[in-house]
Amino acid sequence: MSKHLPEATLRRISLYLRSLSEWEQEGVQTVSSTRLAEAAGTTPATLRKDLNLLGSHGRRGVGYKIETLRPVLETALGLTQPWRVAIVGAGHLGRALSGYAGFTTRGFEVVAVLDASPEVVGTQTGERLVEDAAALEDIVKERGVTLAVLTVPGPAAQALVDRVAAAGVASILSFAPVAVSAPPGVHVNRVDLSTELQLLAHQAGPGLGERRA
Amino acid sequence: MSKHLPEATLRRISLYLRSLSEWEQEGVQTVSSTRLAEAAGTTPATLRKDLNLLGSHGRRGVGYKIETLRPVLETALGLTQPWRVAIVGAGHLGRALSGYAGFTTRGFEVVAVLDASPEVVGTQTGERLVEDAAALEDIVKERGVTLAVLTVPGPAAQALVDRVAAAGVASILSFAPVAVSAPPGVHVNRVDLSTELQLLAHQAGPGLGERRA
DNA sequence: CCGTGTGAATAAATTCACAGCA
DNA sequence: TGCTGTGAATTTATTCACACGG
Repeated sequence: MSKHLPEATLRRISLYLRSLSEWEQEGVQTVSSTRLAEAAGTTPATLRKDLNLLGSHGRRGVGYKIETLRPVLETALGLTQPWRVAIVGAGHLGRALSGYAGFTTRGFEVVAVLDASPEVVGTQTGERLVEDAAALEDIVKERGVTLAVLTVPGPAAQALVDRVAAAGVASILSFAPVAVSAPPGVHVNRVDLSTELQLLAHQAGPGLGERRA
Repeated sequence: MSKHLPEATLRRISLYLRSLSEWEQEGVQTVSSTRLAEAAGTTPATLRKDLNLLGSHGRRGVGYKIETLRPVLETALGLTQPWRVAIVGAGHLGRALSGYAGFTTRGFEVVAVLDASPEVVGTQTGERLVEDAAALEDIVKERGVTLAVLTVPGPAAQALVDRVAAAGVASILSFAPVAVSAPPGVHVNRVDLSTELQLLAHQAGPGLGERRA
């Protein structure tokens, strides 16, 4: 159960979980691999392989019981304890994320929004006040921050990764468009909007990109 | 040259391109696979494999000449023509993206920001006015939109994918936390913030997630 | 010699196909 | 009969190791 799960599988588990939660609220009790796979944009075979890595929780001829499956997925993702999130960088993106419903949905709570610019510190964002990034280390300790989201300009990212990591945060999600390095044991994931756009540009066919009227 | 490039390779090419552009502006003329790989967070071997899929552009004992390599990567990504982007959904995230520097940087131009809510239509966001999503089809045609970015609530996403695709847009980047289907020939990529957070939650170690004071 | 180019080996992920249980 | 569980086959991606040119 504590085997190493492939990253591809984990990404899908996150999607499975979302569908399961929706259906559970609608009173659905059971799903088949076909239905759940479709909702997550994958194939039944892949789904069954994924779920089997977590043990056998389905019943042949019936499907999976949502009530028992959901906690298994949550445990696999490490959502058993709530995560305490600090958003560093209160620009457009940081503000957008601080109000992002997905945070509060399940297992994540924003406990601080920080910025280094004096003009921004003290302003309101969603339900929080923006605080001074100079107090980062103190805030991390006082509030038990376990996850940092960096929405800062590229040049500032590495220094903040260092500070955040030194303060004891082991999980970082960075939106800065630069590669950063982190000490051992600290996980940094990147979301790169440029890369996503460029990937689409390619998929539309290399050399294309315009439409003729 | 027009072979099908692996997605993993394309994502990395996007990163290579960013580093190359930076260095080119600093006057650097040549890079080795080691240096470029490090900047992109990968290994020299992988990088060389990637670049070889685009043909041989390096010189043994020297490295890669940035001036010749950059356009090769841009062509591979389909960045030869500018992309005309419509952002659909002027909530927090949509507004953040409309001001996102990465858009304007290379090959992407935001030509419209749309929203369905009367309260939002007409307001300013960055350098644009938010327009009525009801006019989506007209705007797509008039302005030659080639890429749509959806920052709308989950329940609205599928309908908008349908409309945008029907209007002739073949590339869609969706931030909505739902799987959507699209007609053949239309590419939909998703960025899912919840998934990214949950992935981090797992990496920190299943069952962890709190810190003891 | 340095650093690319590349075949071969390895590892990872997906798909297939079907046996087996409710 | 329906749908899961799973070994085997396949495809995809990464890593290794070294020959070769400048």
